[in-house]
Amino acid sequence: MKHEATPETQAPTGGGNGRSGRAAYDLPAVLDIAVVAFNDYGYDATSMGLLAERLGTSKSAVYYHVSGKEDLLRLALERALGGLEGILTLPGAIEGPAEDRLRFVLRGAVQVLVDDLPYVTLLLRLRGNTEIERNALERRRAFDHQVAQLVDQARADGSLRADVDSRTITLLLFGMINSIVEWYKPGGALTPAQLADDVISVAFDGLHRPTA
Amino acid sequence: MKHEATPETQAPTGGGNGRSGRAAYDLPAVLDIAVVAFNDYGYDATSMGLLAERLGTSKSAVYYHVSGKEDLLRLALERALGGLEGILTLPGAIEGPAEDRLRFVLRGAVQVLVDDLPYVTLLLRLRGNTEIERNALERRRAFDHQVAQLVDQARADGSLRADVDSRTITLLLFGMINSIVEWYKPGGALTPAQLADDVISVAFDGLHRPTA
DNA sequence: CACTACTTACCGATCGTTCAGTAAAACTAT
DNA sequence: ATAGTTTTACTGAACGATCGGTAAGTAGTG
Repeated sequence: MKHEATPETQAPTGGGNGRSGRAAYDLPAVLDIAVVAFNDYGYDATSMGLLAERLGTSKSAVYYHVSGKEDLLRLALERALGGLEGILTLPGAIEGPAEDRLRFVLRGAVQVLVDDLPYVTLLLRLRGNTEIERNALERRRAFDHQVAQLVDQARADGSLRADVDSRTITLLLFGMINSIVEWYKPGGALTPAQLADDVISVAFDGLHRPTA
Repeated sequence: MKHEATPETQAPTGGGNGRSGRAAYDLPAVLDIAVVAFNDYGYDATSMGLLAERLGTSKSAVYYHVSGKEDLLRLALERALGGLEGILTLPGAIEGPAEDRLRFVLRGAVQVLVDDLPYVTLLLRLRGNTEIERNALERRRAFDHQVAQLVDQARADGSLRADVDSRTITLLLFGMINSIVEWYKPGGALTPAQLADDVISVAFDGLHRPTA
């Protein structure tokens, strides 16, 4: 029989602990390691043995904290999606002119993307092989759709250009923003706030000089 | 329960072929099937058995035409990289003002991307697990670097805005263009030429109305 | 006959996962 | 305080499945 009782989130003991009896790591710790590894090698190419190795323990020890490989994926995707979906519930995304709300959501997306970089990276690289992945892709599409509606409203207000298809604009916009996970390295000269400013600026005003 | 295999494949030899003894497919045919499958499931998650199934034959039969799984990857990446690198050798990429050359290269990139969609898609999703992948990533970085230099020159000419870091601009630009492989479906209402126009237009002029 | 294009059968390696056993910490009763 | 019990966190070995790849044999063709 399998214990469905998930062990309480016990903080890993800070000091040196004995060989056994007390946790050297917990589920969140495993998750952090797993997400990084999934991004490094891809989900399928990452073995549970590698995760155990990176945690400095055995494969079966990992299974004491985690119910399986897919469960790690599910938890990671939940965190990424929760962060993104949370943006749309904030006042800045609900009140005010459509263009302002669009700017707010895009800025928020960049923020979440940077804050939970490895988690969102994992989400953006899904292929939809399993039911879990397809479910996450569905939620991601729903988020994209909400932003697409903001684009439509801003266009209807006359804030945005109408000579390019609305769907194309939205997809290119997301392509630009989502690509951040492929190259942004936190801790560098480019701060998250500055990055968000740059993204908004380039997206709305383009590459040309501001005063053409 | 698996996905439907495509039983009938085009015979490369013009002569009539029997049930056996004559070629039912050749290396390019296997490559086409393989690249699509690699994109569907990811390279690691795609088994040689699945490729055989989609070709309507056995695993060993595939190995008669192909030296191995990695070889398929290598050939596919060669095609994608060759197409992209070819753009930079054309006159439009060498002669004229920097901004015009940048526009030419970006338009060409969109064209190659659409023409060899599955091949470029595969390239853009690499993780660098093996030596072959790392080699391809290196060549892709070299291409990106050449385009980045065009951006720098256009900035120096005063054609492009200088208030956003040059590297950031280049990466966001590629993010936008490369994202096309994730959503563009050939044969739809949006033609490759129109797509290229839209990309160039959005990239240079932004989301705002042309006459702000 | 030789050659091409396969076939069936199989190999060793690796995968995710499970299981029985165990040492130490935590809890309980005395 | 101490003995006994339970719980926690693990170890090491093994499981069945699947992987990429191979060996050997063979039907059809020139």
